[in-house]
Amino acid sequence: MEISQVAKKSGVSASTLRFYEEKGLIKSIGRQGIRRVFSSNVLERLELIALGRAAGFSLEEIAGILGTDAKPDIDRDLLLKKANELDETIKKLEAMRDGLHHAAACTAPSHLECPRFRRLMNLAAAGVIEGVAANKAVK
Amino acid sequence: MEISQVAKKSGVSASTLRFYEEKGLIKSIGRQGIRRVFSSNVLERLELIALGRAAGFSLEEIAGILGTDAKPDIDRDLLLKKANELDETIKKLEAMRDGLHHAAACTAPSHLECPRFRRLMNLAAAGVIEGVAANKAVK
DNA sequence: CTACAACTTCAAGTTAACTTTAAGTCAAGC
DNA sequence: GCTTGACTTAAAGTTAACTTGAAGTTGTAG
Repeated sequence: MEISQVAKKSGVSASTLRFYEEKGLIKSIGRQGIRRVFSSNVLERLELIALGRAAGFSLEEIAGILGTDAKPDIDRDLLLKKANELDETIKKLEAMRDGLHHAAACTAPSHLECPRFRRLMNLAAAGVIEGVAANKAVK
Repeated sequence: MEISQVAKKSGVSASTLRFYEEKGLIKSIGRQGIRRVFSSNVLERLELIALGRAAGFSLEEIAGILGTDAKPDIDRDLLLKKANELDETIKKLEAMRDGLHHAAACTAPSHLECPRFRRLMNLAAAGVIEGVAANKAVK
């Protein structure tokens, strides 16, 4: 397949595909003239990359996990570790969500006078709740 | 208070405080010679900023929400909107976490042969699950 | 055979939220 | 009166994950 075919089928832009190749995340199986040729396996690989990104892995981490081989053997311990990290994140986000919900409903004249809102503020200031790039569009 | 006092009490570095001032997120009440002087109100303001960051707002959004006045009146609808966005994010992360847990426990010879893992992969590739900057250190 | 769309490389630009560096100011202690 | 350390500004650097631009190449349709 040509790069535009891969782009169309995967939803990943051609420039990103070149970028991923440069980073060692994917490989082309050769060239026809100057043009890259990809095997359809790359589509599966791209799905794995998307999965990793969605799970919060950086591209570098993904490169490490997937390795160079065609049949990636994904480390189960790593998956578990990431699942647990996600769980931590989820708990913090739930606390934040609940705090926001309360703050929105709270009848205190000012949020600054609402004890619950203040508690939330303090948690955030103390760095207990980690920042989250919420709703970052994936396009 | 001098900038180093604020830095110490808030845990926000002096360079970040100057940066925040430049962005209009905080204000100094004047100067003693060339040095900034802050009122202790800035500590509360910084906590609000931390809260906003933790909830996933950008600095620009926070600047808009907090406004210029001393007593910020936070838009309840906006809080609710953000709470709902967080809820969406949480749901996606839960799906991802469960998928990872399953993948870690799954006995299929390769993840690529596990139907559940494949379903997860497809979701991720389809952009259903948004990327999350998980465990981004806040320090 | 020629035009052209689609590819190529390499470098530079983008965004957010800061941090770092260089060069200078200034109050206080010795 | 001089050194020191904490401050100041302005500009440049950082990181991730791409995108964009410029300049060149090529398979193919007409």
